[in-house]
Amino acid sequence: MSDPIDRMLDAAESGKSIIKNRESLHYSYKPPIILHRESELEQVTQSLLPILKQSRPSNLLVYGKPGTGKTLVVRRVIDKIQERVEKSDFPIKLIYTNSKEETTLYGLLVSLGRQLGLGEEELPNTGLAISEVFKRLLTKIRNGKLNAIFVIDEIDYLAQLVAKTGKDILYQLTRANERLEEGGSLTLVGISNDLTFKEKLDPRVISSLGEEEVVFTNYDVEQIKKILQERINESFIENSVNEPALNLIAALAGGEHGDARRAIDLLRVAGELAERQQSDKVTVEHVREASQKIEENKEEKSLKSFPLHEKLVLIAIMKANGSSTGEIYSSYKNLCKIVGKDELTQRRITQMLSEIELSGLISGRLIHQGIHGRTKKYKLTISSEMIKKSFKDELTLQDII
DNA sequence: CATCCACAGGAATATGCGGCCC
DNA sequence: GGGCCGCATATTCCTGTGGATG
Repeated sequence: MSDPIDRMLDAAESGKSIIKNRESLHYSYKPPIILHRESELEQVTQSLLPILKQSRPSNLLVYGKPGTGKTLVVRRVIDKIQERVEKSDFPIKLIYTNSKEETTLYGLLVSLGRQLGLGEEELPNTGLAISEVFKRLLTKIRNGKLNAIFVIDEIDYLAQLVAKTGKDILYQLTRANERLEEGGSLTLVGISNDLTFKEKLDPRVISSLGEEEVVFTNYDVEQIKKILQERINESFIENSVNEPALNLIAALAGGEHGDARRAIDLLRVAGELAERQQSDKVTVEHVREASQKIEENKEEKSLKSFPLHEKLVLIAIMKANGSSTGEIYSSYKNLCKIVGKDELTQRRITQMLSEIELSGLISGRLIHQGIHGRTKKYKLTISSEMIKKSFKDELTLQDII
């Protein structure tokens, strides 16, 4: 019986591993593996085709849940067009931004401007009014007679930002062509996760942005299996993922939302686990373990992101497991005293408890105890070890867990 | 069968904070 | 850089609830 560490080191040295291409186990692997979206690829290409003939394509709106390949498809079409364009001398500019990567509307417009080729002296990083930035973008397009396509990913997020400020930038973007008579054009491609997001928009924006729509439906289990199979061929040495394991991944990821990204994450984690255990096959057990691990990571992440008082409440629930609001509250007050923080009112704590319940980390049950009144009893749906593990790095909480 | 417990949870209001506009 | 607005958090005050209990 050899030392497991030796075995691992031996394996690492010999370079033997069931995973042959680690890169391809990430969802947004390049070059992208086509995710069974032929008809959507075609639709997107069709919509953008006019630009190759120097005329303006329709604005385009792309919908779909996360992990349905929206972004991958759009990027692929854009890359292809870009290739064609580079061989010719059409003044076409394809620009991609993700709303979530920019915190403000200003930042987003500046990022668009940079990609258009506006330098810092023409477009400073701060100090301009939004309308001024916008004007400069248009001027650039007009002067260069550019045909620009702006791809805005997570456009629903941008729409939220815009709604807050009351600016109608989206409207202006969609109607920019009317201000560009003399030269150039601007086409908008919006990508949205939220299928209901359109309803929140100004109807004028909808009519111009939604000139064409492509809807990405969720993958079903069979499709996910095919996608996984392709990735497996690419990334594992032959016959190292057995059939039941593959089925289980597809069932786990497909059963929920048809999210290919999750399926591939699951495959990767299961593969890594199998590799670590020196197994020459990914089995159902590895998949189970991987699924659990991903679940736990999510729990830990969400636990860590709670504000201090929510954390205190969670610890209070842990200390008085399965107990009523009143008991949790006095336990919480004790904790506050120990860590030297002002306690919040019971009303706020009841509110917090129902907020935490929504996140699924605890579950509550209303019970009537006759003369002993009405209360709600809460208990953890996760293990108390999980809480301890997640909070142990926090200085204020160290004494009480 | 009225009473009354121990809270749930709604409404109005206060406080604090970050972004934006001059 | 001060004033303002919108939003999230927190407090105060309140009404409602269902069944054990006397």
